[in-house]
Amino acid sequence: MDGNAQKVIGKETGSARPPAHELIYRKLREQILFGEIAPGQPVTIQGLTERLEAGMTPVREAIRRLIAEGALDFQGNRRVIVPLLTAENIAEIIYARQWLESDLGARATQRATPADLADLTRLDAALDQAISRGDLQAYLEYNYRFHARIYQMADAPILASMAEGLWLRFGPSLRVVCGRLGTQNLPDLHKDLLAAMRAGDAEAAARACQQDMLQGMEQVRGVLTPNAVSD
Amino acid sequence: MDGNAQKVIGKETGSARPPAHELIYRKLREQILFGEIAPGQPVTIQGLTERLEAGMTPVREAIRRLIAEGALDFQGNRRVIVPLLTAENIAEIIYARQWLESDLGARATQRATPADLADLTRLDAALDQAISRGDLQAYLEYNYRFHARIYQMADAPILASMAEGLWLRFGPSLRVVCGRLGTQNLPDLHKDLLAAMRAGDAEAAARACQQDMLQGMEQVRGVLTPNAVSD
DNA sequence: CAGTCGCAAATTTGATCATATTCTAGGGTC
DNA sequence: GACCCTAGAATATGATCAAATTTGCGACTG
Repeated sequence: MDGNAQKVIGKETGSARPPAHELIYRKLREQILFGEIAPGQPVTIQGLTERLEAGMTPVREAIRRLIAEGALDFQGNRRVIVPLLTAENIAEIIYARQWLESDLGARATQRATPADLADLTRLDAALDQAISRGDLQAYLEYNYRFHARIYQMADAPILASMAEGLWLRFGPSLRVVCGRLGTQNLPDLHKDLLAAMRAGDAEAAARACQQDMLQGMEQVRGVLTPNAVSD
Repeated sequence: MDGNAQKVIGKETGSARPPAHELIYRKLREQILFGEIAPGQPVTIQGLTERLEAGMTPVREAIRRLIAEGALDFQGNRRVIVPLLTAENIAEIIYARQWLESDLGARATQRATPADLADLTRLDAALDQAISRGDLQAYLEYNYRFHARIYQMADAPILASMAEGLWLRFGPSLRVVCGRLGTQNLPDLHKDLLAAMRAGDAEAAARACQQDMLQGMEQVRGVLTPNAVSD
């Protein structure tokens, strides 16, 4: 297991070659996560093969994987769409994220290295810039990467995968919400969170994570809840 | 666009024939869940194609799906195994199941119909019989089906999928633990849970779910934790 | 006479298989 | 002990089959 003193590399064409289905998965995942594919929109295999210029098998595997993660929904007879969130779904996600985010935030704080904090600070600065220039796409991306970095720091693979799975579920709707509300009144409790992390206060970090999550999810709930549906 | 009011089904010959990859998935999932495939054991595609007498593509899709759910582990270089739980993994699962099981148990209690309670009572009786006759395989199966039925009653698809995903992670190890400890001193708090459900006491049901889960997971932790490792 | 409903053909899409290619691993040789 | 060679397994492609949705045509009804 540890005998990687020297690895024989005959050809240095590229020592790290991710498989095709992995690349397709990542690309499709990002397109779902950042709202390039809208909720309710059907996802077809043959459409993806032409769109991503890939073979059929890797596309199938990527779709199957995303269905298992909840990012796509298998509509009974062979039809696959990006799921639409109901009010009940949102309540479930909020409940789950309350526990997940607070624990992951606390664990990340306890394990944070200076390099971790520097990364988070950099991501948060990029996020602020995206907000100030009204770049929705960049905002969504940096916001996700900020939180994903925290999950990575927490060193809890199972909890992290659960949290990332939830992101895949509400990501598309988040795009819809932000597209409707604009980027002006986006809550940014990341400053509090970063301060708590720098101070090593795990409890305060957990509270900040929870509050940040709650504010975001309440906005989603407000827009998607059928109180005043127009179309 | 929205004219899908009723769906005309001409023939009910097979009502709904599940695709092959779905069948393979279910079969492989059960084999993992009930410990027919031990943790650490490699899972090969070609081995599955012969073992389950299926094509290569459906097997690939089923494996990919189970990897996404955490039931299988992709070992970097094309190797797939049933994952071994570490002590940290177990701690994460316990934390997640504490709030998942209690909430699902409470929701199930609030929504329980007489038919639901009859099903649970029947499953619990079958479970008792399996214990008394020392049938490990049947115990694992009925225990899972008992809890899965509760998840179904809770009417919370996202939380339920998270809970089922955790079952896939500790299922194989549960088999190992029970195989080593026997079925004598298995905790059975299902009676308390059923009583609380019949009384409509959601809070008591939540506590019972949590306690039942904790006792089971502590046994897993006790056996798998490397305090006194023999082999 | 026009509009609508229903049946059926056609197209689109998903599922499966056989096969070629590539990469990893293990054993043999220098 | 290190390097190469072979074998086996996984990855990826394209073709083919089956199913479902859509659409177009015709008949019936108001």
